[in-house]
Amino acid sequence: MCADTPDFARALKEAGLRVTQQRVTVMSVLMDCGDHPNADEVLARAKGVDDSISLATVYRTLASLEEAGIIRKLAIENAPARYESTPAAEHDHIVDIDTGEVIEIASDEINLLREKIVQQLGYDIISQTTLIRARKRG
Amino acid sequence: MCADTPDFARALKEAGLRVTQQRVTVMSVLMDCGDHPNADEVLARAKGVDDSISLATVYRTLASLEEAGIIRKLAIENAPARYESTPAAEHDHIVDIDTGEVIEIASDEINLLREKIVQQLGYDIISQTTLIRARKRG
DNA sequence: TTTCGTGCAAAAATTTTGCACAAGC
DNA sequence: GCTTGTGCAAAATTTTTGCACGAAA
Repeated sequence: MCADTPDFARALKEAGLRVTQQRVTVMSVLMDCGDHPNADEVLARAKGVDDSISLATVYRTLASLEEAGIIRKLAIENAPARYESTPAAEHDHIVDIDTGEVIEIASDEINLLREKIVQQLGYDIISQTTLIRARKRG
Repeated sequence: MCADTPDFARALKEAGLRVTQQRVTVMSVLMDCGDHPNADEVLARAKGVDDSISLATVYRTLASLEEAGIIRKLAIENAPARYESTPAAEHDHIVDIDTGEVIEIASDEINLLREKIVQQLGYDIISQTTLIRARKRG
């Protein structure tokens, strides 16, 4: 599911970004196929790899990677933004309102439907995010 | 499209909230069927009705009304949260990335589809929001 | 009259930025 | 060597909170 030999340096170069240790570190944290960390959590994990990295750099790196389309930012109600590596297949997110856990769900059909509607309105989709706040049954 | 004789006091009582001038003012601003103002904008409009209202009260009122399900909060990337009166029919939002304008689109089919998927995962939907960042074509 | 809401100002939380230095190309 | 990125600390932005007073029930 994860790329087994991820070449972060190459991805950065292709995006026209300078290859720095900090950017590679942040990428490795986010590409590590797990959850959807916020900036603080990215910093904490990055510090595990490179203790000298700063929060300012994390924010700047997240912004650059987002702009390059390498990662995605999820705006969440009443909580700091979370980040994920840009998924190959589009998906939506369930936020468990009790645990805060974020679960991904596939949404191919949904997105096709939506794309059609948006196109009809004369818009081109740049990005889209669905957040479903939900509670586990029973 | 808008309720023609909105009884904000009644809605507040039914939600178990005390009826204050400030809450009625904020409700009237948000029920006024227009766009999706952020807290600052709500304050500015509310001041048109009652100049003494404060930003702190606006935030507290927005939080109460949201908790009561009367209004909804939209978390937006790289921008302050926006608010809307809870819609009768669920809809998604397009954010025009050039103008910041927010456009509503119907999403009944989409939501049915999504609800089915979420149910299958053992969750009940509390609320859902879709934000589509898009750019006007041509 | 008792409880709850409000305004103000101060604080918290998250994110951004100026500047001097370090690192990439 | 020139350009860009980084760390630090300070600032900007958005949102929350303590407290004394005022309004609602």
